[in-house]
Amino acid sequence: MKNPEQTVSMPVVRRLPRYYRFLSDLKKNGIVRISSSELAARMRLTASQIRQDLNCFGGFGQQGYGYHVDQLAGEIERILYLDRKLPAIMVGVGNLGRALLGHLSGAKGIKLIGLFDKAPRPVTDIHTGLEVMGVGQLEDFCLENKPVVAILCIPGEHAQYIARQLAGYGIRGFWNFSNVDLQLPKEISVENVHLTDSILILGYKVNNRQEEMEESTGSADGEGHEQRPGE
Amino acid sequence: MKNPEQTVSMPVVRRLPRYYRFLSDLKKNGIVRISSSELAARMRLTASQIRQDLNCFGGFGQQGYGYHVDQLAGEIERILYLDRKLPAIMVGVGNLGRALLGHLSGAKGIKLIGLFDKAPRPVTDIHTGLEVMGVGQLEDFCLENKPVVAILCIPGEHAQYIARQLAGYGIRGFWNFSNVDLQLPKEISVENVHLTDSILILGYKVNNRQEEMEESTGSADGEGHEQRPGE
DNA sequence: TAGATTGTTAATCGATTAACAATC
DNA sequence: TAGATTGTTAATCGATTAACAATC
Repeated sequence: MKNPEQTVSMPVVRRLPRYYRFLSDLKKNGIVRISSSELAARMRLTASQIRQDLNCFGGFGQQGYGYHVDQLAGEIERILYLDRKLPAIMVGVGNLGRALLGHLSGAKGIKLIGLFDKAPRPVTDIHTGLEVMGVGQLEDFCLENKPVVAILCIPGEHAQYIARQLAGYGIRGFWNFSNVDLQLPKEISVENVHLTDSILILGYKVNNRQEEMEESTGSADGEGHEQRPGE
Repeated sequence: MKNPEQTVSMPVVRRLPRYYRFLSDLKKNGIVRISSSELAARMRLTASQIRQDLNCFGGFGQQGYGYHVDQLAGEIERILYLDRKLPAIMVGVGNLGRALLGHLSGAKGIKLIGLFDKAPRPVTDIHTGLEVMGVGQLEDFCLENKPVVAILCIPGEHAQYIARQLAGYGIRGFWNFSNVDLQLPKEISVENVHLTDSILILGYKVNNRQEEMEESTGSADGEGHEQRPGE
């Protein structure tokens, strides 16, 4: 690690999982060595950016050679702390929550240790083997089992209240699927998955691009012209 | 609209749904008027940024007064094209896909018109009233019904292939839940929801903050010290 | 050694913030 | 009118890209 003092910027951190995915893929394909420019071409980034990003954490390459795929993947695993598993609880086990359970069972870096819902059910989750407890049991459970991460799959109306509560019980990170922005002390981390925002952004991009194209093609052609993008 | 020519930057576009959420909330609370600085305080942004962002699309405020909440919300609705509904299909109706159906039934800007899965089921979706077709029917369906957006809830291994295919059938935007980066012609829009990346980022933030705190507090205190953030 | 490619510094670009004249 | 707050230009900040000396 190069500069253990200086904090790494969020844009860089957000690219790490993507690097990790691409490297894992290369590894799977038996590729042993890769240069920053080769990786850049595959990831549609610049070689400069890749070298800059990696050098926030250390000099993992070798001049004249490039990077060992396997070694670099290992370094990123370490940077992302994938050797540990953060104990996590899920609050809100509705359709979305249950869908996430499948994804989480194989996920690195995290381990589900408790499920909670307003309406507790004795139903044992097929993936985790956990049963769904009532939110009333949150405090006792947290104090005893010390989960660090909470996955919030509850409606926006309750999210802020529950989050505050959980922060008080020692939760330090929220994976927030509710459609609100949680207001929490700054030492608490939040990663939002704002599905509604996301689809609105896509809609904007699609509609907007359409408009642009109509402008540039002279627009006044009257009828719905198909476009079949090549490649 | 101020500068219909100049394209708006993505950071600005990505903030629009959030503005829309906050304004809808203010409206719901009966607040009629708001200044950029008041809104900035609520959203934890700078007043400058808000004024800059809005002015990409037009001068919606009034000097000495601020912004009409209701009117501004309406403008953003229009900017996001929420008066239209893009016809959309879902490909992959597993746990995650089904969970999204609930979210989409009330969503603005989009309307589901078809569901597809490798294993078609005659099961009619409770929200949409649509039944699940086989992927084999995609081409015919698209050519006939001209969906514009595809929601991809399929495993990464198939996503690239299906996406190319769909692009050929006229799909212009992808809401991509598969854990791969789709390579598509640049005129096609993609909005990724990379859940695995997202949880890794959260894990990094939590672990990293923990490390920082241990450094600053002198670290060598031995035992798991509780932290209960106030406020 | 010569060739390739990194690590790193410097230059550029773009986004955010500050400042203030315009104006309601 | 005086006060408030915008729209907009200028300054700052940060992130990306380019360049190149170091080095494998």
